[in-house]
Amino acid sequence: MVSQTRLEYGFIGYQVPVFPRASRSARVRVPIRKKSGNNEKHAFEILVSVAGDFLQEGETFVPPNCKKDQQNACKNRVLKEQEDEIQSSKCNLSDKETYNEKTLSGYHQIRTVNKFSHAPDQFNLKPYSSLKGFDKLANVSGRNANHSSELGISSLISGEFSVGQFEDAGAELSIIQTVKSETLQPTGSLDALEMDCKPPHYFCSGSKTSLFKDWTTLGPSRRSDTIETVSRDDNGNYMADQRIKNLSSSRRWRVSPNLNGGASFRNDGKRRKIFHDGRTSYSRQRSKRISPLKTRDFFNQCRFYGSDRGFQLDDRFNSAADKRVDDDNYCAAIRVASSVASPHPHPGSRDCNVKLRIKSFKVPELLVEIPTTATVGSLKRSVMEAVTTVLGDGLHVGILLQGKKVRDDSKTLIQTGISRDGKHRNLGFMLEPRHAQIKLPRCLGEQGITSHATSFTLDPRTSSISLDPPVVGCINGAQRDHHLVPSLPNISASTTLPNSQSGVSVPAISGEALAVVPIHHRAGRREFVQRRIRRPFSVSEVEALVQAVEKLGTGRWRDVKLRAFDNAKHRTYVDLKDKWKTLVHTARISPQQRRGEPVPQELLDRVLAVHAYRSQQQAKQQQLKSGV
DNA sequence: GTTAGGG
DNA sequence: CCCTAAC
Repeated sequence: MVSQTRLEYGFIGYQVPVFPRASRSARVRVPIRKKSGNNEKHAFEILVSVAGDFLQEGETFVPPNCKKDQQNACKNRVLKEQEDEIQSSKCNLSDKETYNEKTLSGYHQIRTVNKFSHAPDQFNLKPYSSLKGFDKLANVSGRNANHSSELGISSLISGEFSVGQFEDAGAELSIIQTVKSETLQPTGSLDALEMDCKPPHYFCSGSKTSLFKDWTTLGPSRRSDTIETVSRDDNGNYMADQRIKNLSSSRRWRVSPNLNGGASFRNDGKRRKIFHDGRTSYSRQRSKRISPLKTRDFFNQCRFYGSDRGFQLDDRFNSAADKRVDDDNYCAAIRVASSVASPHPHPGSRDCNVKLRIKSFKVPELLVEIPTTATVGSLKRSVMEAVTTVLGDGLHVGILLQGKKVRDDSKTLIQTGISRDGKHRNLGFMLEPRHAQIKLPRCLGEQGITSHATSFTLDPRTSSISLDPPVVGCINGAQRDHHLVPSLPNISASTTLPNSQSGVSVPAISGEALAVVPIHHRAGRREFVQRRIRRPFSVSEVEALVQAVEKLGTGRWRDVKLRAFDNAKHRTYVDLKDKWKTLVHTARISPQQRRGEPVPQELLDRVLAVHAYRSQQQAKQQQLKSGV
């Protein structure tokens, strides 16, 4: 076995020039093999390389504790690569200044050209050695320290970049954004939800050239009240600072190892597992290789994963930007329209730059349907569940140009038409579920904007929440109600034994309009399947189940499914079996111990009766077998 | 693919 | 609701 040494470097919390509220942080972990004598050097080079990718114009990375010769070696290498890049680059360097003025003060400096109207400071990225988690990341951010600690969920989702699998030259490097988190716990009522991921880089693979493709950072929860995006087309370099509109703010979620946060955030081992291991869950992002530049040796195979997501969601319907309430169905929708103001040319910017101001993001449509008898708390939990489900797959930003989605990420802004002055009123941004590429039916795709929207519905009877793939059909409360279980005939409370041939119609649960869990992940890319959304059985469903079991008995769950739940796609026969199990348990415990929507005692009595009968039959069978 | 049962 | 042995 080759012993492994893990060198860890990091740089955290440096301020971004131009956008005072933004902060970035990153962690670089460089596992190397001890056998190589050049380990330190290699690790160092990697670090510098990665740091270079983090840097932006006017920023300098001062490496930690490096020896002179290492510095020089690395510096020479960097210089040479930069020269090579310049020479081999065919990326239309109209802005030659950027390269010409590049100096290497300190150690590694990227683009010292100051193209901003006010001179940015030089920011040294300081290394840190103790990588004890995101607390550190969250706290150290210079002037942002105060609001960083405020960020609540932001800390939770704070990203971590690590470099792994380095095996000498030629080995593959990858940066994977992981999510470090404990579990969620609401510190109070959920009025605002915000998320923040760390550096949203689309790295240039292996190149020293910073290719910030996109960069999204949420501002402090209370202070930001607009979304701002400033983008620069910098000969292929593009960076953006986005602050999400703070639709409302009050209490927010925070990280907590303890859990009491309601049904959807129970201390469930699976859930924890998902949250704990970012690599295995939703934080895994697809890699994006956008560098047109030539790269060399081990940098060649660098693969960088990373992206950012951030959004804020307001569950106070009344204050949402666009509110719609359907009185009949108690259905409310949160919708945030997207709009982009006309560009304001940056004073010091060149013609090729475009500055965008995003007033708001369009978020995936959230359709909530809940009975008036439901508690506010359950509504909040449901919304949280829905949001969590969306986030479980991550979000990415969609671009809409004149109502049409811009899908080709490789196009430049000019090619796309974004850079043209005065055309930005038709530019829209939206947050999309990353994996749940759900297409809405025509009827919901108004203005062509919601073509990728996601709607969540709450079962009006159960308050369960679900993600509706719109392929299923146009979903709205009014329509859905037609799918409700037909009212049951009034069966006497007396025990109806399974073999009784009552001529009553069998209630069937129709659920095709109800949700289907978002399992529309990219084929083969999903390492860990999302746990299905919990959907408590409604009384109607319980009734249907009981009646079917009365008819068919236990042990024929497939038939029960076919008989009573054939149209409820989200109820498997295993679900029905499990529900029966819990029903039996529920019927046995005292009403005080029962939770959830109360099941009428009449139904529970029938459950017990059927169960007793079946148990009796089973016992007789056993006796016969053992007796003979 | 179903069933049964533990987690 | 998940997992999986057993069929």
